[in-house]
Amino acid sequence: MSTESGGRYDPTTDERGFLGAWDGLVRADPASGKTPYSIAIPPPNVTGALHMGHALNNTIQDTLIRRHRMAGDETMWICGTDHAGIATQAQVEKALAREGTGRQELGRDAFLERVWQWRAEYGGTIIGQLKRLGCTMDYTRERFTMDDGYHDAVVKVFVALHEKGLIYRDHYMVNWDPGLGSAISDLEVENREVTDSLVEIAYPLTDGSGEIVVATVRPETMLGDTAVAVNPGDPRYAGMVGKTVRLPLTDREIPVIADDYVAVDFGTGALKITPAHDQNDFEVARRHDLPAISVIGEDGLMTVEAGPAYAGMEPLAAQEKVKDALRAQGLLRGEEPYTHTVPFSHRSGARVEPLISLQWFCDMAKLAPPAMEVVRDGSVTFTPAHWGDVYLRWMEEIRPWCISRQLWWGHQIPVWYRGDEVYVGEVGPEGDGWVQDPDVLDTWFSSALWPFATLGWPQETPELAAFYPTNVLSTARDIIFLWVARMIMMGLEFRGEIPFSDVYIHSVIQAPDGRRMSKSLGTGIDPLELIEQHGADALRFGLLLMSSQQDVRFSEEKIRQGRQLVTKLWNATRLVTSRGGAAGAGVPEPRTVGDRWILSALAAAVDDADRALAGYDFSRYADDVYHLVFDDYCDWYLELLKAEAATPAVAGWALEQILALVHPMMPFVTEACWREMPGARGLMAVHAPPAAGTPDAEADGAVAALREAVTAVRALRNQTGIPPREVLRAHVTDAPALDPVRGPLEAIGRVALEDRPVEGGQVLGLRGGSIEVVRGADSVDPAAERGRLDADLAAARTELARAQKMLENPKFVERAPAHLVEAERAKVDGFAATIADLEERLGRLG
RNA sequence: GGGCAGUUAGCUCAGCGGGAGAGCGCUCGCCUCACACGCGAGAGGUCACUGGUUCAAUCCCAGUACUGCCCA
Repeated sequence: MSTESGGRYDPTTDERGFLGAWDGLVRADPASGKTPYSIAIPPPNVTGALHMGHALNNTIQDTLIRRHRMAGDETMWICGTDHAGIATQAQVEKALAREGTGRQELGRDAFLERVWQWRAEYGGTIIGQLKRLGCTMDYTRERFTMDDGYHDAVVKVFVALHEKGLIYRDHYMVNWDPGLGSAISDLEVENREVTDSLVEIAYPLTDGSGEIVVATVRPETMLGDTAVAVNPGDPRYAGMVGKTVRLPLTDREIPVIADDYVAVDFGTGALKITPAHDQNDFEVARRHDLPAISVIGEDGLMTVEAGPAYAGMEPLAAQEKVKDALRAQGLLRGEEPYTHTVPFSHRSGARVEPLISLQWFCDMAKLAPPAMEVVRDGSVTFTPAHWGDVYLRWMEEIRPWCISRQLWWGHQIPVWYRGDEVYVGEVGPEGDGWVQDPDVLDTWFSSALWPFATLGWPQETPELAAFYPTNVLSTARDIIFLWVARMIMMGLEFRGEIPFSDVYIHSVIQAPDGRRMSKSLGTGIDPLELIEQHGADALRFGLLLMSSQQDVRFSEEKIRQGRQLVTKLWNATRLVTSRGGAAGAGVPEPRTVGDRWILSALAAAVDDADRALAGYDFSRYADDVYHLVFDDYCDWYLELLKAEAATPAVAGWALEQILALVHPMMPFVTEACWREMPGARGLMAVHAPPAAGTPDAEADGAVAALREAVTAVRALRNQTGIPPREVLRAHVTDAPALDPVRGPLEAIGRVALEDRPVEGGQVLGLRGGSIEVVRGADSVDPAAERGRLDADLAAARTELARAQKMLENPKFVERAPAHLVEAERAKVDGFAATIADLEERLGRLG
């Protein structure tokens, strides 16, 4: 198939033609005996659509996979999707609501049936989008975290950890999401600043000796208070510790206790303790063996424990009623606005209600130590490195993980109850009357097993043997705790091996204005639209170029830059092939100094790009490629080719290497160009990586001198208004570096070189020697010429003074490395000569 | 409150001990036989501020001021 004709390559139509071309390459063969290279994709939510983060992350992974595939490794890019319990259940519930029904009306089995239907219909969307991006993942082994085999892994892990005592069920303070009707983990909570009112309430001492005033933002929870706490060192309350107070609005007496947790300078220095509804109070209560009274239930409403006057009310309404009642009794002492941070659910957006609930927990503190050790000893390395420190700091203070969720979509907890009997097992118990725990596991519990469960574990499959541990995990920093840490812990616990040796944390791409890119804020930019406009190659290039060690703002200019590179490669290919350049010929013999130079430049660029890729420095790789193609190959080497100062065989060979270098990043256009080259066989996707070529300092020097001389002549044309194509008479003085490139200098600089100085010429200084050009005897404007020479003279004098000043400093001469001192001395000589020459010319101008 | 990043050309970002870089934008000139999604030449920075270390600091150290993120 022949692509677009003319100078324009149209990626938006042409790329689609390649989508099937790579299908035969993606399936990994565990028995090939080749060096394995494997990556497990961070599984996108099955409900998801491709966003910019996916586009960047998967471009990175595809770039690595393609590069290793070209190098002959057996590449395995494990792909699939995550069942995303909360998000998926919410999507289906939304659909049901539109139909005027709901999950409770349907019942659990019918509801799950609907979810599976939904998944069958929409679940393949994002994988298709990744394919459009050019990703060569192993689609033949696509996994889903709710697959039967995956389920086996999840229940096996649950049961094994339960047997070791690392998973247990307990009444404990959890983050209750009233919007979701489920517990959520600490990591799914987002703290936000909120202005509430801080009220002061007086609690009368039972013995009538006075009162204690406490401050609170949640007055309605006072109905569940079981103590008042003060700091043991607080003289104001020293005599009250050990007494009791009468809890207003109730008939209970509660003790006054002393605890270091209480801050003397906050509020009144006295704290009401509500163990059932505050994490800190919960811990104080445990230290002092206090009871907990739940006055807010899992339905988000006040409970019967709150008393008949409040039971069933919304907490906010109860709050007003409590305040009114206290005011009536003269016990409400103050109320003022108060700004503090309050937990909200990351998922539903509801304000989290801390309450005591019976949930399943995983004891992470026992799993953490080996997972910390592998990072400390370098078995697992983070890039950028500081994320390793972030990981370790979090792991040091790791807390129990609440793994049960009150949802229906997910892996149902493999525990059954019959009366007081409890059965935990991979399959249900024999006998009648058993009821399975209705809750499901946190989605991240199953995600934590991804690197080995996708490879068939708990079966000992050939895939598992060949491709575990994986080589690198590429992801964003926001799931280091949620996912990366847990994978390392689970990998070590169940495979006895790390799940991956490298963790690459890529940039977060923000909206162009610096805000978070999000659909709800309206700041999202759809990568698929960019693919429609500019092509997938351009998007991939732009994303890699803008990626960084830190967060970056999205800039469409970088995508356009990618598009320009696509066009450039296409046109370079047209030129080279039209001049007889071909593929597959092996390293050609360089015939000209230009040939030698491009091989040398290619060697340097390939070496640099290779090192950048090995160090996950993708923007450096993209930048290297861009400058090699534009600045070296197209601007200079192809001009040399057109000037017949380079040979088509070398041009073809160099282009082939460039295509191989660029292919991992821009797979479509490189295949298209490759197909245009005579002699090309097979796909660029399985071409060998670029051969390095040979460094050649002499050729580098000659072309550098050529570029300097041509640029000087062009600048003179611009300054003096000489048309670009007018051929000028010229003479070179004392510039032996230009000897091998006299022909190209004439062709590209549009000058005619003469053996003797040209009459009335304008002299352009070069690093070595000078070039003198003349347009015609009458064309030199003495005033303009004097201005130009004056400017050059001033610049040279500044530089001379700088170097002289350094050399006059004895400490510099003594302590700086000798070669630097020598370099400064050489500069002094050079600038002095330049100045003398310029002065002499100015003198002759009169 | 604790911690971690960042502050370099109009914009987005590289560089990180020895004469300030890229892309875009801007100015000027070119439809030069691959490419106007192009080619050529330019303008434009007390490298946030204050101290310190050093022969030498945009770069290292300390502090200040903003900005962002994470954890409480």
